[in-house]
Amino acid sequence: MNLPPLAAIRVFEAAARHGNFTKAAEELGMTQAAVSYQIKLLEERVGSPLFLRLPRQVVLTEIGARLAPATTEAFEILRAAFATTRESADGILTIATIPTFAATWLVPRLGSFQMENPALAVRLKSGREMTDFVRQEADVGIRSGTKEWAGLVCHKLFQANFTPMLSPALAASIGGVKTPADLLKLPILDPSDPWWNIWFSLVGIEKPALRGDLRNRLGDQHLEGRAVLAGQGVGILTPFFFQPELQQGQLIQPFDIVGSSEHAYWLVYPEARRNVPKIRAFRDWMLGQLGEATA
Amino acid sequence: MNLPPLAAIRVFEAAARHGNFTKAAEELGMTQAAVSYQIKLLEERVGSPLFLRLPRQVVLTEIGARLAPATTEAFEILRAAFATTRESADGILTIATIPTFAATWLVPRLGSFQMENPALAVRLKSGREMTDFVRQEADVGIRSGTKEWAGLVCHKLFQANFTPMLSPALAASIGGVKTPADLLKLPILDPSDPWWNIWFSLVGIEKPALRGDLRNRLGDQHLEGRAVLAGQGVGILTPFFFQPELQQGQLIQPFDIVGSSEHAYWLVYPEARRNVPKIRAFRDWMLGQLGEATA
DNA sequence: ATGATTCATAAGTACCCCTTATGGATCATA
DNA sequence: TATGATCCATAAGGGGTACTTATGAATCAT
Repeated sequence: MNLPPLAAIRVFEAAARHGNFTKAAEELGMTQAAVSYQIKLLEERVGSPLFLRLPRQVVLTEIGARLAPATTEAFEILRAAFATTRESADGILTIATIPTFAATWLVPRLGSFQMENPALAVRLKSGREMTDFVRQEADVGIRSGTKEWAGLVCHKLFQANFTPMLSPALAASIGGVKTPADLLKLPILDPSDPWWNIWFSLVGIEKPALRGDLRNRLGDQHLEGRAVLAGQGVGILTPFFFQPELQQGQLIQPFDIVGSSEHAYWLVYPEARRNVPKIRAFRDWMLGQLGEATA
Repeated sequence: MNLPPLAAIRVFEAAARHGNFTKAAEELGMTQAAVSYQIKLLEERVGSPLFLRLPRQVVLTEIGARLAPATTEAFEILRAAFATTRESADGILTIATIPTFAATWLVPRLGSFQMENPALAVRLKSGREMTDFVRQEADVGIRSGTKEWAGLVCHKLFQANFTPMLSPALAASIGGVKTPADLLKLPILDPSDPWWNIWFSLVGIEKPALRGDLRNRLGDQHLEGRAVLAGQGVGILTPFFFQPELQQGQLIQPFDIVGSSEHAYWLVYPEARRNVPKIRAFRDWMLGQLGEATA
């Protein structure tokens, strides 16, 4: 069963509702001639007249009258579906983010975003894989990398610096950390991390003898940070992620020297959607937050 | 609230149902590229992706999944509506006919048509006004006129002949009708009918002195025929309409001479619908009936 | 490694659909 | 009765959408 042309059905629906071709044309934003044309088309397809042409008015035929309510109902369903879709699509912001960033920076600040955008619901998808906007449902992504990506708008959030950190208790256990070499007395969380060699090289120590279990690979800087906070060892972390803990003294950054990786963290989203309101709102909020923090 | 392009919605519905652009394209009779194009169009209109493009398959996104059932439902409604419409339109034959023809010829024979076309229901609309297929709901019309009409297929049914008729009792009341002049002794139903002058002229009598009340204008040959049958007077009638009564002797046609009007009775229907099955069926049956009657 | 399958994209074209313009018919008003 | 307003039908013509074709990329199977 093939439906008649949908454009014709739509015109018929409006014309039946108004009982007037001219008014239907106005509603649909087209000319009266176009309505007349489409109705005629539909009548030929259906095989019988749908309207009786009375002087200065049109009236549904029996068949037209039977058809009209069904078409109206169908279009109501479509209108409702697409209306709520638009709302829900506009009302839910899905952020695909690196777990560390989510836990240390984003989640604590989401309250502020919600305050500014009470109509927006936020959904987080944190995962290690790089956000692929074609294969995953996400509005914006937070990822790390060395350069920008084609097809995406990329806002550089911060550089992935790193420096050793430890808990005050652990530092006290050896009478405080005065020189980089002091760190070698303490257990190192994840000694396999290449950042260690880079950092020690910066302070003049090549091939440091790191104490610690090579199997300690928590795999995620956020988890490593929790271990450091618990005093389980020294970690090499990105200061940006642990600003509150550093300020409150729960964590110590013994040296100002930071290593600089070529990686940076980025906020990204498809170029085609750069003007979607919820995406603009999130971008503006996020860049604002970073601006305040650095200012 | 403006709906996205309906063509795109239709494609989306099929694609969602199949979960496969290629299959949807087959169902819709178009190429896979066209499906891809329409889905992309719809996604841009909606403002968010509707499918996730996974390797060798597509999967509905959350928004797509919410949209899909509604679209399917809407199209089901439309499909059902137009399917039953087609059936019902095909199943009811509406005949707009002159009352006389309906009463004297058509109705007595409709049983035969029903036997041949058990699936067709017949609806009669008898009225004096000429059938206007634009302003009235009718599939075929029976009308009288002098020539064919533009835009309509016209089958000439018979010429509107006329000749005096009366009941046997009335004829006996004056010892039988032997010559046309005998008729002048009897009351004439509707002496104002112009057919009288024409007929008497044919038999050599100019300006006949007709007895009868000028106000007797029944207006319809069928009603006049009933009055003649009741013996109320002489009528000038079309033999075609009263064949059964003539054969059974309820009515007498005293003279073979018939007047011939330029009017004829026609079966007509819009040219554009000449091949609609129910119309073909009726035309074939009707012409067949007339052929038998004259043969 | 090769072919099959699936979707995306670019280019080009056909034709549908709409607009413009006009006419016919009816109704209202002077 | 004439004149204007309203409403729909129709013809002509152009623009643009929505196809098709062709090709590419990615994945999966053999």
